[in-house]
Amino acid sequence: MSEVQAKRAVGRPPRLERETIVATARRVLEEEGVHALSMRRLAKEVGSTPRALYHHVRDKDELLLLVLAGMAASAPRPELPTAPRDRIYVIALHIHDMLQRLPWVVEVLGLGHVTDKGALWMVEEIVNSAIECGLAPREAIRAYRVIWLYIYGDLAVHAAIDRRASEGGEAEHRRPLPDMLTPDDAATLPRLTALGPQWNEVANVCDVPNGLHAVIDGLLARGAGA
Amino acid sequence: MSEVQAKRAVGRPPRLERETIVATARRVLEEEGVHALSMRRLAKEVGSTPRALYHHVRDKDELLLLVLAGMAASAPRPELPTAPRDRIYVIALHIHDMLQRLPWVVEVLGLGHVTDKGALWMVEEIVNSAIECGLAPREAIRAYRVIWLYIYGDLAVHAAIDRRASEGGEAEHRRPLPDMLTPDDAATLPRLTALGPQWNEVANVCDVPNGLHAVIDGLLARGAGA
DNA sequence: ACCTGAACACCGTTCAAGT
DNA sequence: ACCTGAACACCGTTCAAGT
Repeated sequence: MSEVQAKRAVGRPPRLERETIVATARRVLEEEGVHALSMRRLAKEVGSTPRALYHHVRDKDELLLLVLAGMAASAPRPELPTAPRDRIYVIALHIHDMLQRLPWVVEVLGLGHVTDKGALWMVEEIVNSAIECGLAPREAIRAYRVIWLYIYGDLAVHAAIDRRASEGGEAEHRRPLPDMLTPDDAATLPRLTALGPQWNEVANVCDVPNGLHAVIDGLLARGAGA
Repeated sequence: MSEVQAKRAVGRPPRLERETIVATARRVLEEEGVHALSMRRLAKEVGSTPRALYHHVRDKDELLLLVLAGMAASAPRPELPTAPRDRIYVIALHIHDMLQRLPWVVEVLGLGHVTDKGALWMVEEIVNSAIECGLAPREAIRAYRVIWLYIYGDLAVHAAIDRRASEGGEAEHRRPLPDMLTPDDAATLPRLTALGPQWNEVANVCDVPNGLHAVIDGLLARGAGA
């Protein structure tokens, strides 16, 4: 019957913690994606009001940044081969596979924030390995960037496709390229018309392992050849 | 003084045309980007009400699709070299440079819609050239995809950075990777710490021409070697 | 210091009428 | 058939108070 219990039946008054906000935001992101996370929704989720959140984070951007911080640290590190060329491949594929399982992270990264600092060891490792393979430091940085952009491109495109698939019901658009070809196009686009069925077959299989091999070989060959 | 002029001082009554809506939407996109285009804003821009727009387009997605249609047709085609390997490079770079000047197109593509049909000749050309270089049709499709994902990754990352730069005022975050390294990190990330100044130098220059050369070489070598 | 309720200036989309 | 005004169910963020 004290003034504390007058507010709630049990325990201490529920002072909102920054950590609670961030953890709840992460949960919503994991369960429903970035589109489901709004400040108002989050306020309800933690049993508070929108305004109260702004007492603990500057704005929504800072909140997303806080959610991202330390994500990489919680992921398991892969075993690394000793050959530097293989090390690049294994790390690159690891980055891809890890992020593919966490589509919301890609969506947040897509907003243009920095990378989580805990992920930098992978950058360090790739750049180091590239130098070990004979690339100049400058070329090694460039090589890392090409690899990252390829990975990011794949994740972004797949995220967009998945988003669309889960949202749109019937939707005539979003067809996988060759389905939009009419017989008329046989004249101007003979190859794509002929390839038609094979296209989807190839496009629906994840080609990143193969792609990475090719990209890495190309990058190392150019550096070493010079 | 006729009943026509009673509504407006000049000309015929302004029945809203689908074409007007799409053209106005394109103008807003070009001038202010995808974030500025809302159905309400667009309604004001064409001097009508939000509801009226839904008489001419199913929803916002269909509108964006219509804006995209025929974009590629209006772009100039580059002169193509005769050597197939060079043709791949020239087309790939052309795609990149074209889209870099039209950031709103990338933002719309990022929503997961189909590619503009008028752009398919470039896909056809790349796939054909790859086959001419000795790749099996399957490999040629894969090669095209790797090239596209690299280009798209570069455009998406740069679009995100630019968006952030134009929005956020001072914003402590959005620093270009090595600035976030403290002296403490020298132990765990020696190479990145040492590379510090060089990183920005390399990252701020567009490396896509170099990157494409490496990627294409890697893709063709793998196909031809098998 | 931390919280609430109400508000400001927006969204995409749809209902019920108007002509 | 095509349009309007008002509404529904949302946004991020901030003002003016409350304790």
